[in-house]
Amino acid sequence: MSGTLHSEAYAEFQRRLREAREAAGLTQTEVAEALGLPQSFVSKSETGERRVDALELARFAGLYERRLDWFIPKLD
Amino acid sequence: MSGTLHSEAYAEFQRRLREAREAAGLTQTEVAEALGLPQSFVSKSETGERRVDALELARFAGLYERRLDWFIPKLD
DNA sequence: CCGCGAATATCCCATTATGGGATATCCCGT
DNA sequence: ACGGGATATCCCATAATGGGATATTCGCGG
Repeated sequence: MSGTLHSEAYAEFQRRLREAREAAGLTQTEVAEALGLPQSFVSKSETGERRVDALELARFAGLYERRLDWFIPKLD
Repeated sequence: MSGTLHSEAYAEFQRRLREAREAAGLTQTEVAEALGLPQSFVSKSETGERRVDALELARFAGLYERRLDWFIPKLD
């Protein structure tokens, strides 16, 4: 199922991840610091260089104040 | 952040993943077939042998009829 | 246009995770 | 204790990841 990373659904997911961060008025560096991770981690998460697992998404969602569902592209 | 897989939070997450499946009255094999994946995939997801990314969780959640938030252990 | 500093993306590659068919185990009703 | 369904483990070639360092892009003031 790993291959799914480069599907349209993932692309949309990544787009939302970025959109939510920007809407929250945060830079990747700020998010990185808040989570105690390197900036490249945030960048990779948003560009699809790496997968974002369930609990990681939950942390992003918390920071951005969004429900988890908000990030999931509906249908396929 | 990968290391987090063996944290208490993940353990709880995995517990819920299984709980939801059982509550839905499905076996790992049935879920596997529904998702077009091997049974070992479902087993590994529930035992923490592998990470469950955001979109994968969404598929499980769909099958089990649960909100994504339901799977996320609150706090810490 | 040019220059800067901030913001974001890429490199690199040793280390670690993953896929999934096959097989072993576990679990439980009878 | 047996039968068989349900779940866990094996194995290991292949693919993903981490993260500091570095490159690139983006705005914007002058």
